[in-house]
Amino acid sequence: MRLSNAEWQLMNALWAGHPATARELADRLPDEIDWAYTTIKTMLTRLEKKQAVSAEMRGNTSHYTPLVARDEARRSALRNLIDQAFGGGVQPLLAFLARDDKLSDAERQELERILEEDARKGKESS
Amino acid sequence: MRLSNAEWQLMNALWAGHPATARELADRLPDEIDWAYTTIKTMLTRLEKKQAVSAEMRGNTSHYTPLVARDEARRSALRNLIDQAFGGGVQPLLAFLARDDKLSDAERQELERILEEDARKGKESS
DNA sequence: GACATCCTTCTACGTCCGTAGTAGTATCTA
DNA sequence: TAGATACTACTACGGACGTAGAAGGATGTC
Repeated sequence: MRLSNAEWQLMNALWAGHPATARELADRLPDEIDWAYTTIKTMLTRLEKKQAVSAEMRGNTSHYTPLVARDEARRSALRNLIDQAFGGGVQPLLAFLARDDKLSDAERQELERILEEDARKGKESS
Repeated sequence: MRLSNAEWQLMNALWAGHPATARELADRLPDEIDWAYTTIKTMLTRLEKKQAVSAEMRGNTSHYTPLVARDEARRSALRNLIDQAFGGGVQPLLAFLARDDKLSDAERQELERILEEDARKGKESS
């Protein structure tokens, strides 16, 4: 399940609340995005064909629901990036992240916290 | 600078050693990839137009050199992913990574080590 | 009932991508 | 010197993507 750039925008809007109509999604998209209504419909139709969303007709209006979970989509996008750009290993990505000065102190601390917590949980459940 | 999936493969081969000729790159690509020589040339030409690589003719053979650094490409791919799939913040990605059971203990420890080291360096240099 | 709205489906068109063939030219080799 | 080999430039073609208009049916409103 591969989502294009534009499709991510739309899916993000849909994950934010569903089922939703095309018009609702249009309203919910970030301000910078100003697609024609029919553009959105076209993309939804394509997403339906891809089985990324399902449509249910009520009256004469389609209501859309995601068929892929956000985490699912995230996972596969991340996997793709890792395979492509980081030699397939999580670790090179982590190293890059940590080394890249983009991490603020707060983020670093947050990450350490998450890791710690996660490690504890892992130990308990195994 | 946006690299497509196939272009990543080729750039990875090029970053592994350059300048390199099209034939060298062909040999260097992973085994699963078995593109016609002309396919590789086509892609290199497109990459040249995009200014991702430069070509220098020696004799009648072009020698290619990357114009974008690997880290640069990684950074922008990661940025794109983060914007698209993780709401623009590094932290949601980190949280996802940490929560996703894909991290082995070793990776987690490695990450903690990197973070620590990085934090120390950051303190010194600021 | 006639017009404005809103929704749907169908069609379109330029660009990028994956993939590669063809033709022309240069070079090696028997 | 003729054929094999290697390289280049040009062209192609189907599919995905970004974007959207046109036409037609349903519904609200005066």
